[in-house]
This record gives sequence, C-alpha cells and structure tokens, in this order.
Amino acid sequence: MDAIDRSLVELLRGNARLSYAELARQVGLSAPAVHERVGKLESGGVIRAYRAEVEPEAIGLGVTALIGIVEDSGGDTDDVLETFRQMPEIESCYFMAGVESFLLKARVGTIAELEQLIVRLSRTPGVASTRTGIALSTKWENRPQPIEPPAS
Amino acid sequence: MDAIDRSLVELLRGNARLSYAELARQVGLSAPAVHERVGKLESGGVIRAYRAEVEPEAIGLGVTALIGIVEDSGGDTDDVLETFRQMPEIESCYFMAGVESFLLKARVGTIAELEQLIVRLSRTPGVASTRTGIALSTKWENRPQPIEPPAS
DNA sequence: CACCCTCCGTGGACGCGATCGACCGGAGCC
DNA sequence: GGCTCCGGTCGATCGCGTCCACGGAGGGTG
Repeated sequence: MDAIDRSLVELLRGNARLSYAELARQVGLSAPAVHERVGKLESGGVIRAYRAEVEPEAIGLGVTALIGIVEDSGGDTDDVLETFRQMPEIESCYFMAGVESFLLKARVGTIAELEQLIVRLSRTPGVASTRTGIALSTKWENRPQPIEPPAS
Repeated sequence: MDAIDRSLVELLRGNARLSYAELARQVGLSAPAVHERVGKLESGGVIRAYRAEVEPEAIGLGVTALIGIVEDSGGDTDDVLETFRQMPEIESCYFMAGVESFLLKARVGTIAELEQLIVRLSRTPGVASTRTGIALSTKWENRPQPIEPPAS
C-alpha cells in the first residue's frame, strides 16, 4: 500500500468503472502495471467489490429504517446473526457496544413491510426487544472519504 | 424500467465492472442496446454511481461509530446539516423521525479521533446533545438485496 | 387498410483498451 | 562483482466500446 495504491483505491471509490488505461494515465504508470496493482488490491482484500449505487426508490425500496436489537440473555448470538443474514431487507448489520447488541439498517418498500419485518425480528429466538427509527430522508450515504496516508 | 432494466441494475449492483458485452450476454441483447439502456439508467438517476467497496481497516479507518443527534430547539436544521457535510468522517447522514433528528455513521482511525469528532459535533450550533454507539464489528454492510418487480 | 412516425433493437466497422509474454533496471544479498 | 527478485515498460494480439446505418413492431391518422 504505497501512495500509488492509495490513489488507485481513491479513484476507484469515486468511479469503479474507470478503465485501466485511464487509471494508468491518472497515476502515471502503464496500463499493465495498474492492472497488476489493482489485481493485488482485490486479492489482498483491500478492494472487496465493485458496486453500482442505486437510487433505492427507483427499485421499490422507499422506506429506510434503523433497528436496534437487545439480545436475550439466554440466546446464542451466532444463531441470531444467522437469522438476520437470511433476511434480505437487512442491508447492514453492526455488532455494537452497549445495551443494543446489534444495529441493523433495513430497507423495504412500504411501512406495512417494515411492520412485518419488525414482527419477524421480535419473534426471533434470542431477541429480547427491538427499537426502530425511521429515516425520513437520506441526506447522503456511503460517501467515500479521502484517504490520508498512515501518520508515520 | 422493464424486466431487462432490472436485470441490468441487479447485475451491476453485484459487479459494477462487468463489461457491456458481458451484460449483453447475460440479458440476451446486443452490446449497443445494453449500452444505451445503462446510459438511460444513469442519466435517469436510477444508477447514481459506481463505487469500489474497500475494507475500511486497510485505509486506516478501523473505528466505526453511529451517532444520534438531538437538535437544539433554536437551531437551523439546514445549517446543522451543512456543518455535518463539511466533516468527511461522516459517511452517511439520515434525517430521522424521533427525538434524535439525525443519525450519522462515521468512520475514523482511532478512538482519539472519534473523541475529537464528538467534541466538534457537540460544539456545533444547533446541536443539543449527541449519543454515540461504537460498532465492535461490521457483520455486513450495504448488501444489495434482490430486486422484485413492482407488485402490479 | 395503407401510410408514416417513433422507438428500440441489430449488425458492421473501426479505434482503443485489456491482457499476455518478453525484456529490463534497481535493490538487496552473497 | 554478479545473482536473484520485484516491479516496471514495451509490443502484439484479441476482444470490447462505441458510432452509424438500417429494419421491424406498434400506434395514430387519413
């Protein structure tokens, strides 16, 4: 991870569809060199995926909710997690410090679907209680932040 | 937005670097036709961007926090928002229903940086209080969910 | 019913990009 | 000094992106 790798990561975070030739121009290397570097970033786990970012409303997911989960003292955390993983509406899942073990970001089409999701979550073995907040609007999301070189 | 458009969106959400030729094979059209459709999805706002998804630890952002913000009754929401927007650590910003007007997802390198961020947030005019939860681990994030055709 | 217009696709052509292999130069080590 | 390894450039080949001309389906109109 030198300065050129950081530039490449930053360029690809801004636009994942840049060609290798274009990346090469931006960082001042040849296209094959860039190709090899990006390949190593991918296989080294630095770049996990390339994703198109989609307007959720356009694909029928107009309702965003953030849901805190308090675990049952008797439950098995891994089982709970596995159950969450089966629910496609849950786009993100963080294991948190604090009373609420998990924080979930879920997206559904309607409030009715959200209700059903919350019911399913509440019924999940190991879940003691849920607390749901509805996002009225998303101001921005997953904004890439500039990479600063490791303070050495 | 017909079935082919939905397939294209789904394919690109899974891998934004697929070539037009590959997309064309997957959906059974020619490459120019796919090119045009994808172009319309982009300019129509359905596809907002293409982003490389990066392992945050690899770029020195090992600490993820979720921060609820309670607004001052006297403050101007737009000004508060603008202040948040200036802070690159805030990757996502949702305007919420409930006591906490905003929920922020922030990523920083160290707990010390998180402390500084919280101090800056607390001092922001219009912010009455903050409540921070630290993500011990991210189980998954921004998982694309399968697109279901609008129930017509 | 014939006609035309529009939309959306195909096929062909051409230039550029992706990618492979051969080669090369500097750093580190005997 | 010379070997080896790493990471780069260069050149060639093949496939892809992209532009353009053409064509067929569908709908509105005289």
